[in-house]
Amino acid sequence: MTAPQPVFRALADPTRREILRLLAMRPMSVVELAGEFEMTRAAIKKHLTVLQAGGLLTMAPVGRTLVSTLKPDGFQPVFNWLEYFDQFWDDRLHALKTAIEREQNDD
Amino acid sequence: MTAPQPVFRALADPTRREILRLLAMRPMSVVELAGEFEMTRAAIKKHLTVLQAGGLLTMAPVGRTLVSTLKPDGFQPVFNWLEYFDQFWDDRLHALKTAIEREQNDD
DNA sequence: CATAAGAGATACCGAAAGGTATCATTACAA
DNA sequence: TTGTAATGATACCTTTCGGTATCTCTTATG
Repeated sequence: MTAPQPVFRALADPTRREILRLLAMRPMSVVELAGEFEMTRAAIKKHLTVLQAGGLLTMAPVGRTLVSTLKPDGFQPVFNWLEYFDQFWDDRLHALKTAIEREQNDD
Repeated sequence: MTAPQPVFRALADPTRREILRLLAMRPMSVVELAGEFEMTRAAIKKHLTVLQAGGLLTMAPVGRTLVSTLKPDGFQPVFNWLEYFDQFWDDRLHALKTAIEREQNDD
């Protein structure tokens, strides 16, 4: 079970959430991403580092560009944490969720 | 559609997430909550204010105590935002997420 | 009423976060 | 090879955040 703090911290900033939405369309370089915001490449790079620490993307050099790719598995700790609040969602849902959890434990 | 920023910000702090877990058991007063942490009542109160701004709890005076109660609907903007990433999730996780959204939309 | 417990409000502090500027380094392309 | 585009790294600035201290106000309870 991954610690949830890095991913929650990564999601707390609106610029970072927007970066994730852009990366959902396709992998992008730092300069490409910076073109979508009114801030410097250095600032974008910092955000990417935080997102990487949160496990939400991977960065790989391609030639002289650094390409960031969304890592959807990174959202898993968020769902795991939210599951604690099962009790507030109704019985049908609870049954479904415990079934899902059982499946995942079988992996 | 509620803006997601307040709730994401509220979830970014580990103390606040722990407060939510405690409130999931039962409503609690500020002093009661403060007893669970190594910090002053004023600090706890600040966290509660942030959580309230995020729509995750309600605060109501009961006599001379202020009782905080979990507001599970507050998680909905999180799910709404996460929905954008549907395309990347495997079927089991997708089933879990859409089920939660369906339940909450039925309210 | 007197007193203590719970909370509101304000000011303040230190650390972390968001962002810019600058310079060095690397890789492609003409 | 020479220039330029992209990244790396560092230092610095400003704002926000987490937290404490202090004082006041209100409300139970003796």
